[in-house]
Amino acid sequence: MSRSGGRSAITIYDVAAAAGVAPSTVSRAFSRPGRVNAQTAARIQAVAAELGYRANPQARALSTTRTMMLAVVLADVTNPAFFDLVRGAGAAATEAGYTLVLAETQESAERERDVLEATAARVDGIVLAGSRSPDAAIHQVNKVVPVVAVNRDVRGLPSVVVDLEHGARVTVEHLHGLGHREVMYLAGPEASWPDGMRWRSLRQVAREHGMRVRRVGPYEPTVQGGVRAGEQWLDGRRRGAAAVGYNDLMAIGFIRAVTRAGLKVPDDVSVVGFDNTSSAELITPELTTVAAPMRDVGRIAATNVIALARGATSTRGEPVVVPTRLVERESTAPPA
Amino acid sequence: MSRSGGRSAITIYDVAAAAGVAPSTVSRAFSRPGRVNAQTAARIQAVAAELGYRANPQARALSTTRTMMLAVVLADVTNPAFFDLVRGAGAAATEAGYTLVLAETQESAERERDVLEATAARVDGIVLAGSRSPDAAIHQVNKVVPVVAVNRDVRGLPSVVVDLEHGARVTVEHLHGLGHREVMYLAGPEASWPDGMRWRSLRQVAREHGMRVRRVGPYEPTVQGGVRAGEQWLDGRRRGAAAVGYNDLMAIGFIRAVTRAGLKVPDDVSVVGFDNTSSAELITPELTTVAAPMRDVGRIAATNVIALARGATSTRGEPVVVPTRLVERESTAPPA
DNA sequence: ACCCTGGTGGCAAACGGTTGCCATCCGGGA
DNA sequence: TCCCGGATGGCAACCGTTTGCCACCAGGGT
Repeated sequence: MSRSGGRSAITIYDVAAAAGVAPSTVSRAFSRPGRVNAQTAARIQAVAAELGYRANPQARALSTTRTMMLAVVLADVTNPAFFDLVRGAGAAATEAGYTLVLAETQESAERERDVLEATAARVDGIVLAGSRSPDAAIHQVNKVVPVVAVNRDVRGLPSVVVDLEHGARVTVEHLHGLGHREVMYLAGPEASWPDGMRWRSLRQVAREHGMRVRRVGPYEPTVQGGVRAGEQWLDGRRRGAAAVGYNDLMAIGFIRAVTRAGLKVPDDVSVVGFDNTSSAELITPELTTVAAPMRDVGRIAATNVIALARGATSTRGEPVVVPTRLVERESTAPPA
Repeated sequence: MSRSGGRSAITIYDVAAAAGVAPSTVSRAFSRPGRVNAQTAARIQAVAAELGYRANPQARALSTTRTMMLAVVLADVTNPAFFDLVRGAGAAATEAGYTLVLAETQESAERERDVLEATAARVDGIVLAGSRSPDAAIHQVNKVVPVVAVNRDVRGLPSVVVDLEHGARVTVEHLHGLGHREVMYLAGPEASWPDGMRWRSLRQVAREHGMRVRRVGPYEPTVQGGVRAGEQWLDGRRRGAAAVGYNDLMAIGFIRAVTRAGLKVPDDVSVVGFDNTSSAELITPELTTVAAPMRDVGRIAATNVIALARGATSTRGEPVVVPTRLVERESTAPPA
């Protein structure tokens, strides 16, 4: 309640007094341009600037019920796959006058619950990426504040997803074209929507081409997880296989593990990633991977959530699907 | 003002009515345990739970002047050097009951100003990492909300910095020990405090050992920037040099560029990075780099800013200095 | 029997904006 | 001359919590 630590705060009342007008006029001078006489407004602006007035966002939020903040909640801030998503969402938010905040759930459903709990009432909308929560929990949050899901199809919620089917198709066809007849999927987190999606598409397309598919895992969707996948694969390995990772991180870890064991990629085993993160072309061999325009995903998701925050009724047709493409690099080759 | 979109909100008034008590009692039942009779409190809790009551953070903030949010403002969320910083700060924040939000300035002083502007009034404290702003601007922000600087010594502000001098020392001594007599510094952003610090220390220690030092740049502190540094170095190169990057990203870019040009690292040129990011051991050759306990940095910074937010008077002695060490990997070797 | 005290609960005034409604002023048209 | 309406500014209620202060009650000490 008290002006602690000398960190005072100028209010519209101070400005009003200094400018010789009523507080409401000061308020309108800022939030309702045109509603007050141009000269009066100018004088108020001048006085406010001189006093260093800054509107108190909490007070404003209290009476308008909008905080002008947007949250991007994601599983793991260190996962490069999310970088462009964040950038895209940030651009859209800034453009619309919203402040974007990031919160991470550390790949844990429990932390996700806490984070959403702590965030929901503080923002006007949430872009939820890489969720590990059940649909019901997400709907619960959506009752408090609009949610747009990324890479996850939640019934009744708008969402934007990358075209995993197509990603799986080009991956399989690429490997098939190289002569592979067996593909192994390195599975990510079980609660992950794209994991199930990826696996089903992979299996489907592989069958169409008469290829055998296996699935190993689940593993953590990190380099460490990929290393574990690789180590496990090294026991009971079969030559000439091709591995498809849940994401780039896992693919990279897999490569590390098998390389360390003396095998060669792609000569002994082909590896395909997913996400086309910046590390994909840093490593040796450079990683063949599926790319998606995550910046667009972020932009679209943020734009949609802003529309909802502004009162649009959830149009909710189908999820927005953005295209994927295969980036062929060095980690794939014909089987030995 | 209106309950838009059916997203209603239960208030303490609703709870009070349902429980047959006054709103103030409901408030106290939550924020002042012990101040109200245990049985009454229990009844209120029950009613509140049943109604699904959630306190409105804006209203609470308005009357307490605390938002219970902390911001970590950093130059670039995609820079792995910040990952552990964020994790450490997050842990400390959560532990103290604060919600942590992340905001990025995209390495731009202008964006940094906007971000700080938008953030300052919404949080109880700011951990400012990789700032590009002048001291005066930071002090300005500090008038609104406590700021703790990371890797930057701002007069009059608490800060936590990694021991760059020691990092420079071990780097130079390592190279000197390998037989190098010349070191080239790949400079990062000019407005970056650690850049100047690193360079001065490097020069100082190199002189002590009778080594020649050069500085090239500045470049962007990214892989791209490193690539540019490498390309530029390739013209007018001298053999046997050793390059020290502003950070790992630049070092990695440098290696890429010279490798692409047919040179060998470390045979033709030794390279040392800074930060020991996760990519450092992913690339080939694995990168020799200086490591700092960034998680501790984040934890300490957040803890300090929380103390200040709670009213501690800035004790402000010297900056907190955390140790650094050299991680020797494959990118350094005796000169050809 | 009386006063004091500790334990509880309620009243009402903040916190700093926004906004519906009303009063006033002014120029113009009839 | 009178009336009307647009432009402008002020009043006061409201957003949902917190909290200082007071009222009330029961029980214990004297």
